[in-house]
Amino acid sequence: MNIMISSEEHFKELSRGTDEILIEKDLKDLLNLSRPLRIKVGFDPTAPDLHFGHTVLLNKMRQFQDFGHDVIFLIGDFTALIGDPSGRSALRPTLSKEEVVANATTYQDQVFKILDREKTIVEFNSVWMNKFDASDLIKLVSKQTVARMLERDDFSKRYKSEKPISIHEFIYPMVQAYDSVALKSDIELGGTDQKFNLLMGRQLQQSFDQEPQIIMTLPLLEGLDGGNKMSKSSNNFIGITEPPKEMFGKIMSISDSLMWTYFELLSFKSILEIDSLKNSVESGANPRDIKYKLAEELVERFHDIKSSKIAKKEFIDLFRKGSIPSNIPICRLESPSEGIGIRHLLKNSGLVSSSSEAIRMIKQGAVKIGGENIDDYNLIFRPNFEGVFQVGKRRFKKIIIYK
RNA sequence: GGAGGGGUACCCAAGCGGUCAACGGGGGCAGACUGUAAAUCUGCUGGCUAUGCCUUCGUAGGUUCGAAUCCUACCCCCUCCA
Repeated sequence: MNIMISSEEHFKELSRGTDEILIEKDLKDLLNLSRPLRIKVGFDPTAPDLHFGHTVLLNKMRQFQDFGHDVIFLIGDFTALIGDPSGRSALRPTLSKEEVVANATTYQDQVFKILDREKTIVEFNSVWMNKFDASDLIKLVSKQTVARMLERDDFSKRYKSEKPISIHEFIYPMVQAYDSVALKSDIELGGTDQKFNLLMGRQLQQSFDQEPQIIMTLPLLEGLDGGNKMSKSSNNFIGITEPPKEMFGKIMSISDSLMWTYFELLSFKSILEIDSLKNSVESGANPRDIKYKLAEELVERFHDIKSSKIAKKEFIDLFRKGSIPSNIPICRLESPSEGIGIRHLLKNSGLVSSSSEAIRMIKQGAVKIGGENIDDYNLIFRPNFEGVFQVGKRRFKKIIIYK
């Protein structure tokens, strides 16, 4: 426990960047107890690749750890068999046991890039849920009503738009809520889309004569497209294990307005620093240069300072000076001596997904060889040809043709 | 169990016998403009051994010179009544 800090300061730091805290006063009271609190955060082992969106939550967990609290990383391996319908407008396919186990392992490897491994309590909700028999489950779900369930935004939307809602989906929030009972959690963290589930935990704890947990919601990080929340399925994410170059490029591609959100939710810079960056842009600084700072900080965090510098340099070379990147993947293609057509060449090298697409790209002037635009989609390349092919702005491949 | 509505490309959504590889919107991709941003404008957005051929409108059959469009059976979804 960090005893050097007043509980008021303590509260202020913890509430930074949160969307909502229910109930603030109760949290202050809890912090006054000066005992380590039990912080529950549940994760679905469905997406083994963590992305920046997850780190908003992980950073907050880390902060709790640094204040000496007990952070419980709960893997919802049982609930994953149901599939969380949160925020979805469609039923989610369920996962097999094997998939869940494999995903959970990968997950843990990644979260400790942020969390303190020593201080993290890892739990699996199958531990208690597998002991449930049918009558336990019925008792559990009897504590909630259909009407209440249908208040949940995604359920009500689906209901209104005549989309199916399976009964087992109602069980998900119930089990998640029961996890709070099983863990006797003091606080549960989650994204804003989890509010309903988190509240249900409070309610269920009360019916089990426990003190209801505080709930703390954190904003959902918008994805690269600037509209939807960052998620693997929308393909608008930056993975924390992505190579420095990719990561840097992706960060640079976010819009100027989104950049400030990223600063607030992902950067460890103080609010004051961020404000001064904002001021500098308002007084004429190129937002691009400020975005560099964001990209540098984040690449450094998930890789190291050296990779971050290199990534930046390559970025500048590639896009400002228009040169081609280093480390272009090399692709060797076999060809008969009469040669290979460009459509096949592009398709087989993976630069495009079909020969029809190859034709489209060529027609649109998106294909370059060694920097030269080409417009003939009947070009033939013979063995021993070697060249750098580019499709669009970012797809490069050095292709070597052999016989 | 009964009645009605519906399943069209990545998503939404037209089409209801031929000119449909399928209107329109969204998304995505590409080009222009830029700061690889945003906004805007333009084009593309099934596949292939490619001026032609093949597959696609829930599934399987059928009628027809010809079906996403008509018929039959089946599967799935939704609503209302029970």
